[in-house]
Amino acid sequence: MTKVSLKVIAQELGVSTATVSLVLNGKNKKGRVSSELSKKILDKAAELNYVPNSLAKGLKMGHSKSIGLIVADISNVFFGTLALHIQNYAEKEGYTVIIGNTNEKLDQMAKMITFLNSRQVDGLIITPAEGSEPLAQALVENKKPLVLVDRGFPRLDIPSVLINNYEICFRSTNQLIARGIKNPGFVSYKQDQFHTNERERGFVEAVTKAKLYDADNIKKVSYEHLANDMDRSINELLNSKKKVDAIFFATNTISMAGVKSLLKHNVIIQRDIQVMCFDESEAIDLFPFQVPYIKQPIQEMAKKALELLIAQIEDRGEKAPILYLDAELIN
Amino acid sequence: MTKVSLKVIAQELGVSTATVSLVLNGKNKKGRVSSELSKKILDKAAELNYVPNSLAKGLKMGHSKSIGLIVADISNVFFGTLALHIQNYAEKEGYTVIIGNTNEKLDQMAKMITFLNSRQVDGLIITPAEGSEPLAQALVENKKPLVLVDRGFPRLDIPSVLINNYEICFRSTNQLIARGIKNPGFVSYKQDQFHTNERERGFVEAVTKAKLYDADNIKKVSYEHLANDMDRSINELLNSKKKVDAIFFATNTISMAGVKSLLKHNVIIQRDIQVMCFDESEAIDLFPFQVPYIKQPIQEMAKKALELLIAQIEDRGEKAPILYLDAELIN
DNA sequence: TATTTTTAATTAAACGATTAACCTATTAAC
DNA sequence: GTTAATAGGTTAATCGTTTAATTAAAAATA
Repeated sequence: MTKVSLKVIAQELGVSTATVSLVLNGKNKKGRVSSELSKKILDKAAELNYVPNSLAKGLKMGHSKSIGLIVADISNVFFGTLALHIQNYAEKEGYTVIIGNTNEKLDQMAKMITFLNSRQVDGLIITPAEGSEPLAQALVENKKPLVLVDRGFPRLDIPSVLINNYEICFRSTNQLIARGIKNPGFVSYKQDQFHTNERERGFVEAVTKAKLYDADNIKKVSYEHLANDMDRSINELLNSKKKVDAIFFATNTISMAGVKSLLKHNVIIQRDIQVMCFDESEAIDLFPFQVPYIKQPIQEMAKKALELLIAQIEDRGEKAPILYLDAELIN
Repeated sequence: MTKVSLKVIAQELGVSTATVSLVLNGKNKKGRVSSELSKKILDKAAELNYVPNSLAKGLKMGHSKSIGLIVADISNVFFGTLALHIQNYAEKEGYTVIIGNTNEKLDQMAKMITFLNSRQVDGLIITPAEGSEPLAQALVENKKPLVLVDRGFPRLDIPSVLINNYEICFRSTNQLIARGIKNPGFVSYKQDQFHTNERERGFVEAVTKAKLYDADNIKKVSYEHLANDMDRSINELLNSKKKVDAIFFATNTISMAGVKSLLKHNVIIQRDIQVMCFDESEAIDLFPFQVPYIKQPIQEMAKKALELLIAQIEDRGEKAPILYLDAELIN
């Protein structure tokens, strides 16, 4: 089965490739190609099962109709879901999505950007790794369409789709407080990223206002040694002079590791310790008790991110904004 | 910032693009390009931050160095993990992975294949949807490198990476029996796919051998109405004249839905009902009791699938086999 | 010295698709 | 009857790379 190109169709019909191209792209308007010939070309293309070569098309047209999506880890259900929705919307717009993982590593992110650029993606949607401002900045300077999701660099004024991290964490902490807890703890990643910083700020401001702030109750864990660090943190929170009675987990992976560790410590969740989790999860769903969690509007985030990106790619003039979508507290 | 192509480098240095290409591809061996000029070219390429255009390269070379991965649903953690590992291995081999979802729909799968073909992927790794034998067959006839994972069509003799579904389910069922259960149930998808059929066969043969077979204890649920169908099935299994004392769930999604439904019915798992699940999951991990589950060697599957695919892509020699990897029963 | 070999580059075609510019009959307009 | 407009195509350049074929000078060999 030889490759079927425009040329093959043209030769079989004894016409030029230009004519075939015109017809197959629907540009055979007024005074271009006769309707008989059009039909013959269409039929022949169908008969030979012609599939356009998008490498050639992309090369000629100067765009690949593909976008790069760089996430931390595609096996994480949050990013998997984000990817699914982005792909669905992208397909509707005629774009392919190429996914890359950073594993939260700066050099991996740099590699992925170069890689995707070599594949001529028309734009990028990225959940940036810690310390990647310069990479993002360089992209912007090179006029590469870019949208940040989940995390942003507000100082840099890059089009982004984020959530109201501060606000929702402030409110969620207040709910814990309203329920009477006296000594809440907070566990987050040992990293300097805007979104987790904002979550922490929401927590801190709420507990400070309620005069429940205790710096020792804020624990940091590393991404690479999550389980170990979590066990240590939980141990400290449970065994300090003033035992905590609630813990706020700042991300979905932290939430899972945290709950797992609490169970390992024979804690009865929601009786001994109240918890607040980030993102929904099958696991939380299965608990015999209600666990409040913060639900991000993933599908909406996917949609908006793609909209902002395509607006840049197809250059609709106006500058894309930084969007803050509302997360929801679910009980 | 103008696009940096070979031509730009060539012009800046006053040489031909051929020379630049040769050097940048490391083909400047004996009697090709002088080492001084080589160095100048390399330096200039670095200075201008040259990134090759892989559309042009792919067009010229006749391969895109990319592969298509078509899974049922990238937001499912099983497929997400598979994708992650495939991407990691692919990157090492210099291949990009483009992921598509079928949502278990035949027409979606067909669309994805056409789509990926237009992007000139060099090969495909697919978890085929129900009834997609003809699609797979067509691919093989068109000499498109193809590897099936997770599910296969053994009659069609297509290179595949599967697991020993029959055997592991036979053994796992026997373990349940050895623990004294008397009336086991089985829940699977309402579909005719080799892998789930094999799982069912393993279960059925084991219970038949132990004279515990009861056709009414085998329930089928649909992919689209999983939660509802599951509730109905669990209800039937719990309320039949002879109540079941164990349930074998045939896939990971079914396992989660099944456990969820059991909890909803106020069943105490492992006391009232023994369960057997497919695939590990964060949720199962969090139970206060041990739930046995069948663990698939996902990373190994990813590795083998890529090996089989690349073997086909890069060497038209020996035929790739159908591999059956061993799943493991974890208690 | 004449010839061959080696070194170091260039030329030009090709991959498949797009499209501005061009060409040639007809037909319409004045 | 001359000019203009329209219909229905074709030509040829181009996108960025690769590479076989070629060239030309320098070095080695006879």
